[in-house]
Amino acid sequence: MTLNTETEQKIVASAEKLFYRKGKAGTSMQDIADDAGINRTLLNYYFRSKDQLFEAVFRNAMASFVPNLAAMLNSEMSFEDYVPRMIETVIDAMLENPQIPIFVLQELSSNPERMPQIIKEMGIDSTVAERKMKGEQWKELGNQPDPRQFMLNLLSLCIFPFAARPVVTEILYNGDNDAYIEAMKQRKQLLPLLLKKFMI
Amino acid sequence: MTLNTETEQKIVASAEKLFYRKGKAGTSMQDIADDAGINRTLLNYYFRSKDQLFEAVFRNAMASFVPNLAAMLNSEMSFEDYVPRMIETVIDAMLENPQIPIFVLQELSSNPERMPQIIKEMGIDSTVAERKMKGEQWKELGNQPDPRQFMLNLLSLCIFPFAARPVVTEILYNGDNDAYIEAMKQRKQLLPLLLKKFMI
DNA sequence: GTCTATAAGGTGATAGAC
DNA sequence: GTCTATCACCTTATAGAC
Repeated sequence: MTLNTETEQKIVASAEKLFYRKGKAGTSMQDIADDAGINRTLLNYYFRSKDQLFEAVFRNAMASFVPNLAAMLNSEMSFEDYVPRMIETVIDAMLENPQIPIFVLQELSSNPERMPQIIKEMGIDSTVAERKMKGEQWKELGNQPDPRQFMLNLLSLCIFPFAARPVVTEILYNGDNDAYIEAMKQRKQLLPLLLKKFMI
Repeated sequence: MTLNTETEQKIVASAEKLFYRKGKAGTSMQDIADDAGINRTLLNYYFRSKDQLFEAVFRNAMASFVPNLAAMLNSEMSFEDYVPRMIETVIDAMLENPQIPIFVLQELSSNPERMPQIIKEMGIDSTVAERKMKGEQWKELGNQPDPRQFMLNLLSLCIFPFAARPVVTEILYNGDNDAYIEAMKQRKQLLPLLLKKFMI
């Protein structure tokens, strides 16, 4: 997404903010225009329709973490390097934009029929992780868990605490946001240790 | 929520189905009436407003798993009994109604200010889990992890695979729904084993 | 309880002036 | 590029007949 004019940037910034929080149907073009401080018809001038504006935001959200994962998946690292770096990449991405996971999951949950095309476009190959786990660099760790369950555990442990942020902050950290953030940062060290135990 | 008439039941059933999938803003009263096969004004007759109908559905969704967890939390079981049963309870609840986690998380993410009141109403006490983990029944397991991180890991591993259902099914199981369900059932046995390793 | 008719307002989108 | 005016449509909600 190349953003030419200043107006265009303001539109996308406001659209992201509101779509992330209230979803597509919960956000009107007027809401976005008001937030950006511009006339509503300019949204149509730049993006032609609400659908196209939303699509731009959605693709942007996906693109903010998929390429990182893809690059990581295709590398030739051992478990010791691979898992910690992958976890750090994912958690850092979430720390920067905590609303993205729930936004993406909600959209894909509403429109699961979009999945096949998205996978195609993003160039995701699920068998990479599977082949990697059967590779030589991982053998030394001993017990080989089901690669899909392992992958699912890794993603669950990384992403869920952000998708459930308000609940986690309020229930486990008594509403203390700083304590929540600190706990998320600690997980960058904690999760590799735990996942390694899955292999033993 | 006591459902008196047949019409009332049809309304709630359709409202749940549509709110779960498309959210509050993405579902119109007309959509619900059409799905239930009744006149639209009857929704207002029975629930007065869209807000009140949504609230009924939302509280119902929360109530479908919170009491189970609360009862479990307050019991005096050892790790060996407690964790597996809690996992089974949560996963079984999700298997029965897979859309609830993303529905609830999206609503709370849109309106985090609702959290304090919800916690109060539901009678959730986060310190119960913490005290439990420091209790005698858990000591024998050796290393004591941070109770909050342990709780977060448990919930992540149980809930995320359902919140991310379309992604998981498509990417990890090539769109094979039966394989996905089978994997979720396996996790009832798998997760207790993994979580026990967190204590060693 | 269930319907029709209607109200008042918001929605996305476009035509056309500047 | 940016604005005003306007379009047809959809939204929630209610009044009143039966």
